[in-house]
Amino acid sequence: MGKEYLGEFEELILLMVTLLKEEAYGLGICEELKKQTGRSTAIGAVHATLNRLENKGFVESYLGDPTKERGGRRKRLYTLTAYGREALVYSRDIRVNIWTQIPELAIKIL
Amino acid sequence: MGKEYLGEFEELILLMVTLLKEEAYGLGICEELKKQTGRSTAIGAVHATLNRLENKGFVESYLGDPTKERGGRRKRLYTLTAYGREALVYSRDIRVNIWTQIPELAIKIL
DNA sequence: AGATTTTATCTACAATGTAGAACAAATATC
DNA sequence: GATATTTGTTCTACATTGTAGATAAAATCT
Repeated sequence: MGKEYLGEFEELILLMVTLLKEEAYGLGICEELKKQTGRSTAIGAVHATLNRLENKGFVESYLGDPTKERGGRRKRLYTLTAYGREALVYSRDIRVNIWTQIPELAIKIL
Repeated sequence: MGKEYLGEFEELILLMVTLLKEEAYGLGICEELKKQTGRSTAIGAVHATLNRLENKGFVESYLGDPTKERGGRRKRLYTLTAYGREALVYSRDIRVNIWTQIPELAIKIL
């Protein structure tokens, strides 16, 4: 693990990218975030965060092909890198480990 | 739940306060954080964050009595408020719920 | 009283969180 | 084939959090 930590929002965005797999792009992520957390965010916030995540090597992106749907600009699709996955696992492990020591927050693990 | 989210570091500090119970004060939290996460932070960072958490109502503080140990200034002791506990539980639930949908991150829960 | 210890407070700056406006690239329609 | 419409990204700016170091304050020891 590097010395870099994921910010709160960064982590959420990274989780949405992971969840959406092949369909992870700005607007879609924004909607999924709303669906998963109830949290409304401006699209600009999502893109700014995606850029930062890419600069730090947590995700990679490429331009998708135009879809047949109606019109509109091409999507920029994001995928998790190995480093990104590592960061998510690391963050999860730290939390689970701490929660375990706090009865009120502990999760029963098999 | 309010509209406020815990930042990444804020959440960690709040967890340390919860963990340390009656012995939660700046330096101690700093050490516990190191112990729990391996992360070294300047004491100023911890205090700044504690102040913000207090302003937002996640913790409360009071000055402790002088200890007999050697000398030194009195500790400012922090305790979690009901609102703080709520925020921790909320944050945990959101994450666990998302992880569950990602095979690679899922935790087996009883 | 002065030295030493423990700890908090203050001040600043960097990184992350957040929003909205401007812009670009598709398709549809006439 | 020009223009309206749709979908989506990029740009710019500012607020909030993250982070550090220096300074100051209270306590005990000698």
